[in-house]
Amino acid sequence: MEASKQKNKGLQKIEIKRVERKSARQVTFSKRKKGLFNKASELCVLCGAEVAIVIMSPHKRAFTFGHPNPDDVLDRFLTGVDAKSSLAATTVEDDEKLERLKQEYVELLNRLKEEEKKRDEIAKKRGNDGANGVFWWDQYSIDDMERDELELYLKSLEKLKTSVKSKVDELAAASQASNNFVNQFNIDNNVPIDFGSEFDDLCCLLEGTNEDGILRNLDL
Amino acid sequence: MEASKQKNKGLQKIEIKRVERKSARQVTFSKRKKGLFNKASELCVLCGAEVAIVIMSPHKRAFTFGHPNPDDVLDRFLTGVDAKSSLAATTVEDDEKLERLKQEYVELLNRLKEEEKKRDEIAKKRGNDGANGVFWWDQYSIDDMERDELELYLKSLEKLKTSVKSKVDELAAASQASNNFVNQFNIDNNVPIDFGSEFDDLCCLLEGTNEDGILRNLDL
DNA sequence: AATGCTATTATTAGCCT
DNA sequence: TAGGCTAATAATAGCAT
Repeated sequence: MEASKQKNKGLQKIEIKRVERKSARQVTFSKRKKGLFNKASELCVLCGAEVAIVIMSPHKRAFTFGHPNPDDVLDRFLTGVDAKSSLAATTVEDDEKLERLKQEYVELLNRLKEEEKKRDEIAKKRGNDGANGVFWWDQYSIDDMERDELELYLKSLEKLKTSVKSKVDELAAASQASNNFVNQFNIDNNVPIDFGSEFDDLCCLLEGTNEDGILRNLDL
Repeated sequence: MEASKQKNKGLQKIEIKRVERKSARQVTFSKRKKGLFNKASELCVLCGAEVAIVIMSPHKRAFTFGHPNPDDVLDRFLTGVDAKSSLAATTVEDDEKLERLKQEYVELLNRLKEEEKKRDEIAKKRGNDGANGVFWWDQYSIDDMERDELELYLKSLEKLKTSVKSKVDELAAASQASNNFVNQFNIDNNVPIDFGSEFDDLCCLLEGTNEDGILRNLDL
């Protein structure tokens, strides 16, 4: 008769910020790494894409994923850089980087606009509801936020605002001193993939290899 | 009286095999690439890891993700040297600026996500109010302080918007590059590679560095 | 450190705009 | 081409092993 037999808590919502508990962080890293690799493999299969991933754990341990294999792709990546890297390419890349950042800002701006707009709409309706003695934030507070939480929320937003502003300023400054980003590469593989359907063991984790790289000599 | 008014089919279970319909494949690629990058980003933030991803799309476009940036991570991995401790230190500062900016993006995006979600909830519940018996207004006991706070919040949002907008405009004016943005580049080579159905070795986990890069010279 | 257990959250396939 | 939408699948946080 244990109605309290509830064993698990289920997935808890978490903030995307550093996991402080060391043990928990390690578990999270392990699980999510696996999840990431699995997603990557699915992307490869579904779309015929090539993907290379390198993960440096906080403890300087490197994990890689690659389709067809990480080394091939990455080797070519660097080789391609050496072979094709030119002043023009580098410059373009820098511009693209900035363009991308700019675009992201634009997107955020748009989202903020939408957000505000919808907020206003709700706030406006609030007036109507007021006739019935109803205020939209009542529900908000009661169901989603305690008063304290709301205050914290507001402070957080304020802080964010300040933070973002300073960062934007930095960006403006950085835009003048373009960095060297070597993102050009050359790959001559087009993989007509035909995978099996079993993916559980898609990723093989070869821990701390030793003598050589033979372990990874898949010979595909 | 359409009981068959089921608008969406929802997520359908799919086999992990090449998507044949070209248009669908493109959509899948785009969406999943976004999802993959997002997962990578979360892994970085949650665990303090460094991640580099290179994706070659079916249309010969390359996309990269990197934290702090793709090149640093890849280079360090391939050379087995901690770039930060060597001469690269000179440019690290600039990179860190962009890096922190990225972090701010992540935070801002998270904030906006929450914001939208909560707003949606409010809107949804408001919709229900008129409909049926959710008498949430029965226990509203909110004072005017919250109202003020909310107004403050709206003003903060306004300021943030303004701040961001002006900087975006500056950037737009500064970098009038007419290139396609986003980190993409062209590649046009093809090499047929055939995979077996066994995926155990698709992913390789390498122990971080040692004497040299031999580990990764698979020479496939 | 990695795996099994689940309640929940997160992601996303197929359509539509 | 890119973004919503929504239902249903996939991923996973916190524990226990």
